[in-house]
Amino acid sequence: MKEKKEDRRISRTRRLMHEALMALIVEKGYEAITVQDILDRADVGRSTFYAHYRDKDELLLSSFEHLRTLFEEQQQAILESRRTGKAPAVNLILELFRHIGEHHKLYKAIAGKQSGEMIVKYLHRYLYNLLIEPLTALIKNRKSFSVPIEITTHYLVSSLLSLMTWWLDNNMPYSAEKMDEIFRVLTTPCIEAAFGRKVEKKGAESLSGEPDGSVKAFYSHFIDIDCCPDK
Amino acid sequence: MKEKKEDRRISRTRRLMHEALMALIVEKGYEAITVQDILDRADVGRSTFYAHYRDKDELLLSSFEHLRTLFEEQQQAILESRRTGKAPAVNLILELFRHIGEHHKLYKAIAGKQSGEMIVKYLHRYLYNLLIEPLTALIKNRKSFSVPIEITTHYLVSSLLSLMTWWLDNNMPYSAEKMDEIFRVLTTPCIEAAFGRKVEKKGAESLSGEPDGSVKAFYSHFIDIDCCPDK
DNA sequence: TATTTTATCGAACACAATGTTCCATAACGA
DNA sequence: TCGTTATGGAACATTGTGTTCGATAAAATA
Repeated sequence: MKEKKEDRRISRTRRLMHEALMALIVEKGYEAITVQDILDRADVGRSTFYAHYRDKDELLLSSFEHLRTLFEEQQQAILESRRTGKAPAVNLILELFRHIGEHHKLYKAIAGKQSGEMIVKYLHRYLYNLLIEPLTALIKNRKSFSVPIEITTHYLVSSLLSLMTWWLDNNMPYSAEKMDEIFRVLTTPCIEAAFGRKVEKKGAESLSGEPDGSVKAFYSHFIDIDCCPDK
Repeated sequence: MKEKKEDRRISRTRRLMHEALMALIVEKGYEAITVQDILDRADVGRSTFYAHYRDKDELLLSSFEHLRTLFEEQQQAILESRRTGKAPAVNLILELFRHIGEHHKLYKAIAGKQSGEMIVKYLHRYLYNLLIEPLTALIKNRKSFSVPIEITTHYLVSSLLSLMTWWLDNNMPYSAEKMDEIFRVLTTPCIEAAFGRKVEKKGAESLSGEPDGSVKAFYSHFIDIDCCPDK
């Protein structure tokens, strides 16, 4: 399972090209960038670029996957420390907002208005696969669901992404915690509406009274989701 | 205010180019189309194309705006007949799904790829401006709102668009009426959650009991929205 | 109908960007 | 040190874009 040592030149070239791409996206937007721009900025030869990536898109995708790996490793570490120590429960959505906030310059370049739809679609698939399983498990405790599970999941992911892009495009006027709360407020009652009520009745407090009760109950389903179960 | 008579040749050329673009989008997708393709299909000269449109995008946008005009005229007619006659209330969301369903071939081609991104952004702005006013009016009857109005509107529009693209991408497995209902089920409780409760209490039935009661009450705010108030 | 106006055609053109090929060279790992 | 290989750089074919211009055909107008 050990990674082979990579030739210094390869990692150096890749790093230079990634850095060049990110800087250029911030400067002039992804669409306006030409391969030549990247070559000039990174100071690498034309043939070298095509030896590594088929085109501009593949370079961007590769940059993004690096971020994803970073996030997954962080989450794995947190989950690990939760199992052994006494760390608090992991809130995947909050961690996502935090992660994006930490790398907001890159994400703004990657997922904001300036970049293509490509990455957002990638993220959509990623989050969809992340949520479809726990959500499917969730409906098993429900009496009835009026909206098909695929639509609800698609809907939830789109909602999350729309909040994320809004957050980035508007220069993050709220904290990650606040955005997490907003997401919770906006989506939790939808899950309730889409999936029906719980089979086991826990009392009236989850159906009426302060909304916090039911909100928390529903939101707890987003807690401790393993973001990379295949590892 | 009368429109000047347009040279027959102009309208003919434009019509040919629009038809060619639409046919080509259905065939091979917008991204893959070159200006030359359009010229060949429409059988017009290269210089003629650039005499009318700056580029491919402008032609697509012009085509799309034709669809929008069609929709708005339909809606105006319906609203008119509602004022004079005894037509039922107008449901904007439902009408939107119907309109898209009617032109699903075009919308599906348009909403899938990167070109779709341009149109989807256009649609987003359009719907945002359509909804921001009635939603702002709505919160005036509310005691408190925990989520800023801009976020909620952005969220709602994204939700609607995500349902629309899902519908198209999955070959419209449900009727427009069903999609309208799904949208209602998914979003109505969110508005409630985001905007807080009504100032005037209408009784307990809006807070507990069958969800249909409050859902209907909230959803009624989407009824009879004039989609083109500037006319 | 005769005249004027103008939209179109078609070819040629400059230009920008892509992606490939080849080979000498420099940097790398062992 | 030595074999390996990533890189540099230039040349090249290719594709698509957007412009120009004069001849022509088709429209509007008188």
